[in-house]
Amino acid sequence: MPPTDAPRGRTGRPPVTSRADILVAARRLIDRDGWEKLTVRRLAAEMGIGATTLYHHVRDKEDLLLLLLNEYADRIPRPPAAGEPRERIVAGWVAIHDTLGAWPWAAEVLTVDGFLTGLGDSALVQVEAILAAAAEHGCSQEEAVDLFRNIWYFTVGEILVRARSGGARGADERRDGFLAGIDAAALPRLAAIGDRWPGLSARDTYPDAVRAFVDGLLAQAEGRS
Amino acid sequence: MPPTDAPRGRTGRPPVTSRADILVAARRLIDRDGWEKLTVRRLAAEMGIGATTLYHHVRDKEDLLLLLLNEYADRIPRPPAAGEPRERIVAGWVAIHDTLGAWPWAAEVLTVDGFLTGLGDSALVQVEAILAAAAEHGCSQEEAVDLFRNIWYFTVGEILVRARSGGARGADERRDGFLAGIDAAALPRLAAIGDRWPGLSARDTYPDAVRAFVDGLLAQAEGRS
DNA sequence: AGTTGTTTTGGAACATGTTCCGAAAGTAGC
DNA sequence: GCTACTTTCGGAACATGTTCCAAAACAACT
Repeated sequence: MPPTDAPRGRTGRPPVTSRADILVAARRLIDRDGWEKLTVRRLAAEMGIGATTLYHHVRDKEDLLLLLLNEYADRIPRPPAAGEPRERIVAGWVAIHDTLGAWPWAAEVLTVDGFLTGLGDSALVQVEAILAAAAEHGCSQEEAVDLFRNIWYFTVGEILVRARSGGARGADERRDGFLAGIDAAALPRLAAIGDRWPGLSARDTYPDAVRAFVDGLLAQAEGRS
Repeated sequence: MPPTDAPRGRTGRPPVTSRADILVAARRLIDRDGWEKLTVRRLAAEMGIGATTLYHHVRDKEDLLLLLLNEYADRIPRPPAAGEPRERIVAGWVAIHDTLGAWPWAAEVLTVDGFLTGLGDSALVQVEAILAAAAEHGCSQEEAVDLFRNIWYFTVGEILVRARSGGARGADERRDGFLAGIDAAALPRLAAIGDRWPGLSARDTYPDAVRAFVDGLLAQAEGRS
């Protein structure tokens, strides 16, 4: 792995590319051909270099996506420092959710090990804002971290599940008859819902849910003190 | 895809295996060598058949894992029908969470398209119990589905993120210095937490979090009516 | 027995991410 | 110019899930 900076009197074979070049090319490829086309070999071909050369500048593909995500993270609107803490928390999460949801490829890296430790400053600002708001509301450090973690889990799950819920082909491709095969005697509630389930599940209720979660967690924290 | 049942006067080349055989072999392979060793070729070799033959009995690997999951779902303790609805909801989710968390390979299929429609009856019983408890508490059908969906997202996210948080190697492999590189002036809360973050994140707070989420969602539903 | 039709099998092939390791392309010292 | 050292490059190779399609193995019918 070549050093990020460029020391003067260097020795050895000169690099043909850099991490920055790779990120630019990856971004261009995504914008032009779609993010599914971002493969290691295609990216290397786009740059006119060998595929394995990429691995001398980037740990692996997950790392590449994480670096891309950090660049995009600048687009998340800067969280306001004023206002009621509870509302700031909700607004911060909605902003994070909307931004992540807009990049389908983000779903690939949300669960990587040490995700938070791989974030850059512009992304950590969002974390900081939520932690600060929680503290301002009276949460202890521990409670603030728990609040962040739990809503992070929720957000990740929401994005991942929805990202894989195929839009065009419909959800009933795997096994048709979600309503047909149900035993109405043993499972009355599910049978009653029947084919309304896909429609109900397709609605976006994230903001309401986050508010409910925040309310519940803050109430729990208050009850403990 | 050969029919699941075995009609008598059949024609054509006789199958060398069946979906049931495959599931048995897969289970044996997982128990013996670990779930990471469950690959299509290895499973086929274990059964003494060609790798591609498997695809005539199972749609794909995700489908195979989903079928396995349905078999294991029988082990989730049957939810009690009595007791306070709120407590039944929490207990139901904790049971689901603990069961799924015990099978690392379950994480691979939690987000597949149409996950719920691929579940068998023994798994749907758990869903039914939660919906029934929510209704008993006064939720409308819509609110009950939302409650289930949202806590499902949370549960999926929790399991996925934790499943990939490498236990042995530690979380600081990707980029060490979670505390070192932080700008204490711009990110005071994060800097204050510093290296306490991994320890705080490692704690299992799922039951408390689910209770908080349930409380928040039920309160929101009551506020609407 | 031979032909026809039907169903299943499985080897070859493909695209993917990734690792290995020998070769290339520089600088430093002589 | 020559050698030694250092750093990067990139083709070959591997394991993975998956698709294609020609052949195999059976039943039914003549």
